[in-house]
Amino acid sequence: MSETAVAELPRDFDELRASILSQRESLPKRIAQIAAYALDNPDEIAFGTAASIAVSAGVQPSTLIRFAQHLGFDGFTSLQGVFRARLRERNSSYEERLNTLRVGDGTAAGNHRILDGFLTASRKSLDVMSRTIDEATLDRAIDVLARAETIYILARRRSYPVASYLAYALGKLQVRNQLVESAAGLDPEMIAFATPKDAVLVISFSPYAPATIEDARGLAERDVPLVAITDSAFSPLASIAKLWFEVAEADFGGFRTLASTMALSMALAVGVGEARRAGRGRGRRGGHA
Amino acid sequence: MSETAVAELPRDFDELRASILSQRESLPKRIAQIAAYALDNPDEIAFGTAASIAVSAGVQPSTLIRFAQHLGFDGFTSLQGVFRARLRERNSSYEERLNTLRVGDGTAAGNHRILDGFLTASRKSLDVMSRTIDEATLDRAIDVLARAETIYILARRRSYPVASYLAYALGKLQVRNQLVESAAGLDPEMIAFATPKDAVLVISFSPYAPATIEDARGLAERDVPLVAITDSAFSPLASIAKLWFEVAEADFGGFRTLASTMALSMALAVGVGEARRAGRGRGRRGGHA
DNA sequence: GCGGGAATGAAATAATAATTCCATCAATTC
DNA sequence: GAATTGATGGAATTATTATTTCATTCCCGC
Repeated sequence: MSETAVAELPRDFDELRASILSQRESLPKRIAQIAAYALDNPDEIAFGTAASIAVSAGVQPSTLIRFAQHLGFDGFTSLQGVFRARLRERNSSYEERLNTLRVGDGTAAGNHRILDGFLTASRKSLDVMSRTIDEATLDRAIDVLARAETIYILARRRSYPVASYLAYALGKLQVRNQLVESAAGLDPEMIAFATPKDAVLVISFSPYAPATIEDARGLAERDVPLVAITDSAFSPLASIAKLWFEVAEADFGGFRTLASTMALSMALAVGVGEARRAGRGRGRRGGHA
Repeated sequence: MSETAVAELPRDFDELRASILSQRESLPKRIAQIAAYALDNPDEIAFGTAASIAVSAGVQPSTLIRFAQHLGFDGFTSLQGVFRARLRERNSSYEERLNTLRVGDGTAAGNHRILDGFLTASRKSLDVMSRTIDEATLDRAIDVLARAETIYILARRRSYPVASYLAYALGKLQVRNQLVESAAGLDPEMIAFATPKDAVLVISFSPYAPATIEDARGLAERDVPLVAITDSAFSPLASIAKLWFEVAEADFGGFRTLASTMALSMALAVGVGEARRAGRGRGRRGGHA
């Protein structure tokens, strides 16, 4: 009957912290020591081994296990799980939600669930972009595009809506641009005019439209600077482009959102607009650096 | 003398990614497979065990070790270290950024501020839609569209990207649809074919494109059911349409997002797809209720 | 079609890490 | 001030996990 165990075991990091803080007074010395260490160095707990943590916290490995058991876990490993979950949680809260929202089954509340699914997927995409966007790439991409005489926009199929919005936005901002879209036909002539003084903004996601890749390759060979938005480092665009963004869109019911791609595109457009305005003021427009 | 080792071992995640990408072509099949998996699921690599990762990547544990050695590490463990370091790094820099955002909000560097602005505006739009969407309208709209023989999609300028995505999605779902877009030209003939057995999905925001409104009005007069997505009760579409959604998109720097309009459109598309599938099973397709 | 060499899968083995056990120590109560 | 209870340190044990090895397959050049 030595089990004083505090009954409810913390399921996530916040509960765990609360649990520790509430018992703080009554904890034995060494346990309190490791408790303080854990709250101060959560990453250490998440990644370390019982032995390594014990050393840097100045206790014995067995104390770690006692600590875990005091909190209601059955061992160090499950305690560590909570610290690890905390690090990945930033994505996974959405995952859960999306899993409960499956498309196919119910007919009744079904439609609302579908909308919820897309809203959740969109939010997730936006969050991922907030976290992962590389500021330096963004700056350089805007710089490249701002120097271009004409921006060629290359996108087909699923990415095409983004391209058409880009064309609209750039037009509004009075940035010369050319949307290359038609499945067949005039594209070759269109892009034939592009020179190294122009730039291409190409958007393509797996499965990459072959025509887009071909066009992009052709342009790259003629030294037209390429800025790409794509979905993986293994995209053919990643190896061709001067600069590329990796965008991970969440999907729902087999359709990926375009939320973060859209946001990025708009930021590029407005960024270019601003750079142009600033540049023109200083008489730098069209310069070749 | 089996050590082909590629000399320099990557010290951080970026170097590692670069290294993988540069060798991408020459990697053996299974190694390439785990390489792609690693770049797509870095968190898995950081937390998992060799065995668990092997299972979810569909390879043998030994392949993981070979992969690590190909990259110059002496084993899986040290490779994993790089993935873990990245996670700590990213986590701390993410928190840092959140802090600086809260503290000096207007001050964030220019281009990044623009992107943040669009991301925030998009999130806001999604939140508003979550709260305000009327479920009954959604159900009825999907019902109307699902009964249509052909769905005509009407949108221009700023709304056009949404329309083009709808056309794409409906096409994928094998729902017959007709995108009406051209600024000049063939539209009159296109929509001349529409009958009350069809339906129109029209999207327009202030300032409403005159051509869209005219087309919509003409179709309504001929009793073609109209579903509209627009931005206010004062929109000319609100009085014409059989059903309409009010969508309030947040804006940044003079550009409105399309995030919630997109989400709604995708929900409509998928909802129609689902209804069709269910309806066809029960032989209800094309009925007129 | 036939070696030769790399790549792969599966299982054995080695290493590492978590957990348990026990002797000792400290504190509290009678 | 002895006895009891709980806490602690350290080492033994057990479990898990990485790594190695070896047999087999696949691919490429002849």
